[in-house]
This record gives sequence, C-alpha cells and structure tokens, in this order.
Amino acid sequence: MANNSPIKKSYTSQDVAAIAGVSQSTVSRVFAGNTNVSEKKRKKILAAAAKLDYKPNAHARSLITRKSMMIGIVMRNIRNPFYSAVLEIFHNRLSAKGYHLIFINSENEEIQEDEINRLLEYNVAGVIITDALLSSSASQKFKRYGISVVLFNRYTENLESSAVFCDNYMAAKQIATYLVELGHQSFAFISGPLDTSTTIDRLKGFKEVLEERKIKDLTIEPGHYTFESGFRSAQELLTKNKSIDCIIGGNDIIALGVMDAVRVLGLRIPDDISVVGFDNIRMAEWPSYSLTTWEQPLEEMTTSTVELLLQEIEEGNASSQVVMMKGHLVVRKTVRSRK
Amino acid sequence: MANNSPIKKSYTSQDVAAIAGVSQSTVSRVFAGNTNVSEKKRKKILAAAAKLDYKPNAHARSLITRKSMMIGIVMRNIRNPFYSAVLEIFHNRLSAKGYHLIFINSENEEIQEDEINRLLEYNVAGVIITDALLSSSASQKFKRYGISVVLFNRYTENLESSAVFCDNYMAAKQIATYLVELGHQSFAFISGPLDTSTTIDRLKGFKEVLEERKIKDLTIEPGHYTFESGFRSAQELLTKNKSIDCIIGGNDIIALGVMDAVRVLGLRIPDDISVVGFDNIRMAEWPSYSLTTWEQPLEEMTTSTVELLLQEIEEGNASSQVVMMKGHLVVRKTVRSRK
DNA sequence: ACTTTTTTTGAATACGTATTCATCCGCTAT
DNA sequence: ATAGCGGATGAATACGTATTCAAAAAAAGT
Repeated sequence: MANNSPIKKSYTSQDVAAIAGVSQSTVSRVFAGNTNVSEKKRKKILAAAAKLDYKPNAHARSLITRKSMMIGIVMRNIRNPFYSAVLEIFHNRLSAKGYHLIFINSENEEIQEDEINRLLEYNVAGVIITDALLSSSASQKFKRYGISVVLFNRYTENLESSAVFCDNYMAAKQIATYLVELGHQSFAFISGPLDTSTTIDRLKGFKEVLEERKIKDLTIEPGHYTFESGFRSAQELLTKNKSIDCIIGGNDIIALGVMDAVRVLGLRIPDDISVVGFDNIRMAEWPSYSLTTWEQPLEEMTTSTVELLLQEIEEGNASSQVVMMKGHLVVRKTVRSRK
Repeated sequence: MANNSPIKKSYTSQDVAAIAGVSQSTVSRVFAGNTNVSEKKRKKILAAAAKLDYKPNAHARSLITRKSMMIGIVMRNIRNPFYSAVLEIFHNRLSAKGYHLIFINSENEEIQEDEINRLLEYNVAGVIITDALLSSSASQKFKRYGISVVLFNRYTENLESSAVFCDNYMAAKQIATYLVELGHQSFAFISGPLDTSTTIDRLKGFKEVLEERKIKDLTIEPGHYTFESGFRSAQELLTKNKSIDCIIGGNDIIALGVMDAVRVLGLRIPDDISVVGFDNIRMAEWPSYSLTTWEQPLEEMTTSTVELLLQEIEEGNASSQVVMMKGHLVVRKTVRSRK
C-alpha cells in the first residue's frame, strides 16, 4: 500500500522569511523571544510560520546557543511506586518550564555509565540523580562539563553537588522512640542496600535510640528495596526468631512485603507483630495494609529540587546548596502498644 | 566557596584532528563508524580523543544527519504499575540500541499537545504512544513529518499507524465464559474511560458472552484506571445492589481497589464475591490479594513494539503493521465456583 | 529642520559535525 | 615503466539557527 502522505521536509526559518518578506535573522528573533521586532513584521512572520506549520529546529538552536532544553533524570528502580510518583512530579514541573526529560533507569552500573556519557553528548542543561551508586563519580563528571546536578533523596559526603533529601537520621530516631515507648522489645530492621546514604542514616538513627534505651534485641537484615526482598527476609527472620515483636521496613515496599510474609505465617498485624515503613507511598494507605509509616514530603522535595536545578541552570549559580527536610510519622493500623 | 574545577569547554573534532595530525573529516569518519580510515590514523585519532575525553556533539550530528537518536514515549499514567513496568522495559531495550528516551506523561491533553510539538522540534527518530486520546491525531501529525510511530496497547480504527496490542476482545470473552461456567449470576464491570480501545474491546467481549448466555444482570460502571476509582465504584455498587456475586476490574489496579472495598464492607473474597482483573501486574500475586487476572504478555509486547519501531526507523519501512497478541488467564484465589 | 538617540533590520558568521568531490598515494597489470 | 585502479585523505560545504556588527529607519530632542 503506497504511503499517500509524502514525507514533508520540515520548513526552516529561511522559508518563513521568504514568505513574510523579511530576513532569516528577523524570523529567528521572533522565535527566540528576542524582543526587538516591530509589531507589523512580527505578525507577518507569525502568519507565515503558521501557514507552513514551522517549528524551529531544536538541534540547530542547541548547537548555536550551546545549551539544550533537556534534563536527564537518572533512576535505579522505577518500579518502586515512590519513584514512579517522583518521576511524574518531576515531569510535570519541568515540562511546565519547557524542559524535556531524558529518562534513564538501570540497576546495571555499566549501562548507566554508558548512558551518562551519552547525556554529555546531548549537552543536557541539567541532571537529577536519584541513585546512590553514581552520585559521586557521575556528578563530578557532569560538573567538569559545567552541567548542573542535583541529587534527590541522596547526598554525598563532601557535599560537592546540590542535594535535596530528608533527615532520615532524625526520622529513624523518632520512629524508634515511638516504638520503644509503646513497649516493643525485639526489633528487626529490614533495610535496603547498605551503600546508600538513605539506608545508612535510617539505620544509624534507629540503632542509636535502641542503644540509649539499652535495648539489645535488634536484627538488621540488608536487602533490596523490593516487595520480594521484604517478604523473604521477614519469612526467614520469623521462622528463626519467634520473639520479634516489631519489624521496620527500609521503605514502604519492603514493609508491605513484610506484612504479607507475616500474614502468610498466620500471625496478625499489629496484634502479634508491629510493622513500620518509610515513604508513605499511596499503597500504604490502602485498607488491606493501612501501614504506619514515615512520610517524606514529596511535593516539597521535588519542588525544591527543581528550584535548585533551574537556579543553577538559569543563573549559573555554581555554589552547591543542600536542603534537608523534615517528614512526619503517619500513624495507621500496623503498630500496637505492648505495655 | 569558589568552584575549583573551572568549566571545561568540551573539545571538538577539530581539536582531536589537530593533536592527531589529521583533518577534521578523518576524525569524523572514525566516530561516525564510516570505515575508510587506515588503521594507523585510526589509532592516533582514538588516542587523541581519549586524551581530551572527546565526545561528538549530538546536536551537530543530528543537525547534519537530519536524524536524532531520541525516541519519545508518551504515557498517561506512569503511576499505574503496569506502565512503570512498560517504561522500564522500553528503556532497557532502546537504551541497549543506543537510543535515548524522552519521557512524556500527562493526563492533561493540552500539555501533551504542547510537548508533542516539542518532540517534533527535536526531530525524534520515533515515538511510542501508550495513550488513547492522542493516538489518532498525534500519530497523524508525526507521520506527516516522517516520524515513525508505534501504538502500544492501543490501536486506531483506520490502522494508519503500526500498533501492538492484546486481543482484549477475546480475552474478555474467555474471562466471561470462565466466570459464567463457574455459576456466577450477577456481574459488575468497573471499567476505565470509555474512549480507549482497550476498554471498549474488553467491555464488548464481556457483554457478548453474557448475552449469549442470556444473563442480563450486568452493571457497567466506567471510571479511571486507578485504585481509588475501583474502590469507590465498588463501594457504591455493593451498597446499592446486594446481589452482585462477581466484579471485574478494567485493569488490576481497579480490581485491587475493588477487593479492598469489598473487604471494608465486611464481605469475603471469593466466598461472597469473586473479583477478576486485567494485566497481571506484580501486585496481583502479592499474597494479600492473590488476584485472578488476565496476563498480558508484557515481554513479547514490548519486544515486538521495539522491533516494529526500529524497523520503521532504520529501514524506512513506511507500511504500518499491526501485531495482535494473545494473553492467558492466571487463576489465583479471587474466584470461587458458585454451583 | 536638523542633530542625537534609540529601535529595527539584514548580511555575515559561528556552532560542530557528516559528506561530497577532487586529489593523492600506493598497487597491480600490462 | 606506465597506465589504470581503488582506497585513503583533506578542503569545502551544508545542516538551521542565534548573534554580532553596521547600516537604516524611526523616534526624540533641540
């Protein structure tokens, strides 16, 4: 079957100029938003452009201006609903400002390295990194090329990049205090990978409180930020150690896995075992779970991240800023007093 | 604090050429993969490039070749786990082929129109559309500009674009038959928006079987593809109509919402009410739900989509192809025989 | 009316690459 | 040795825009 709509070579500012009876420069000025064009010619140009359905070529523009309207977003686990939400929000915010999102998601470090190099080829205006492994080396690389970087929900020790994250240390302390004061005695913390700042801080805060309170019964089980990981870890723990009365998930997805493992074993939540998560993803409030968890202020965090990034991009602000936010405990139905 | 790593202007093929003692043309030939370069010079050039950490400028390349290595992916609801998974897989596949993904997600039609125009400015090599509203008008627009389009999980009546989707009509018929033969009498179908091919086909197949079997007790409740929508619809339906013994969700997320609504009302699944979904997202197999559902062959669908797209892009294959796949019923624990 | 200032305008150029075309070089075949 | 040939190379050019610079036009001031 023949293609009856022949491929239409797209028109250029030259074509528009010819129709409008002006020079290419003037057409360019109109579309670049550079003001100094008389109202009369502007109208003529816009009419001609509309007629041809003219759209400026972004590559040519990026080439000459040496900046693109693209922002890279690097993730590790888009299947985690927390990050799906994050992606959605970042897209909304940045799209409204006229930026395009280049999406990178990979658990494979090598592939990420590769893709990051390609981001450099595209001269992205900025990058948001929500992944731990790459935070340090990658952000240095971007900086060397003068590309703005903001870490989201992560930070690096030397604070060389801007970063937005929650005070996970304090959050964990508050959760621990809450649980201890309700009379829990035997804890298990099923965490994410031990190499992320998030995990480290949460564990640290939690441990500190238990030490202060002289509670020694704490099992730490590192895993991944997935349902399956939480499910399996909880199953193992509970078959080995019958005394556990409280399990903390490194994030909500882990906690949901824990809850299902507990139930499969015939135990009840919160009567037999309390469960707590982190993040307050939407599923946490689904009636089947009603998970008590720590809410990260997603809106504020994303807003702040975008602000920092655009500030660096548009104002060339090179000094890195760090924003640490508070969250708050959301009490639902997975924790019971044991006094 | 002063920025101690000054912004390094990135190097060009000219710079590499100067160091390697060759012309810019030859450097270009090496990086474009155009063979005809002597081994001796190639090595020199690669050495020089490595020394400068040279990366070809993608914009300049796109400008001259008139094609970019970017692919737009248009979604409507990334928070739906089915589409998170879809995005992940598309990213893996396309990234492996050297393409970058420009991600667009929006429920707002106007914003999407806007962004799609901007995709045109970037001269994307191809577009994957997983959204209904835009399927027709947008894909026509892309085609006019010679941009390849593949619809995923959607199709348009006139079949003007390539498309990959499941035979939702047959799937619904099989589900309906399965349920009827188990003795269900009173059905409710809580669907997604009525303007998507997916929804229409699923409803059509389902209705047909019930009509054949002379079952008239079917309530159709259109909504959105979200948990809340399923939850609320089920709640309303069940308080009004006590006789319902089976609820079908337009997708899994709706079905999960239905399940929670049923439970909140104190009814049991599957003893009092059977529930069925569509998609077989990961959560469907979580023990708390164990949802009986229809599996869409995600891997095959995405693989096929990528194949079609790359074929159109790389071979300039203009004729549109349509691939329709079968899925299969995944029986878990939310349906009981009522005979 | 005439200078001075400001705003508009177009010609020319640059961005960094791919590609055409002509040249050159090293070979083989005669 | 010379014609003929194929592969390797560089000069020049094009892609489509933004921007500089100088000239022209318009506006403002005297």
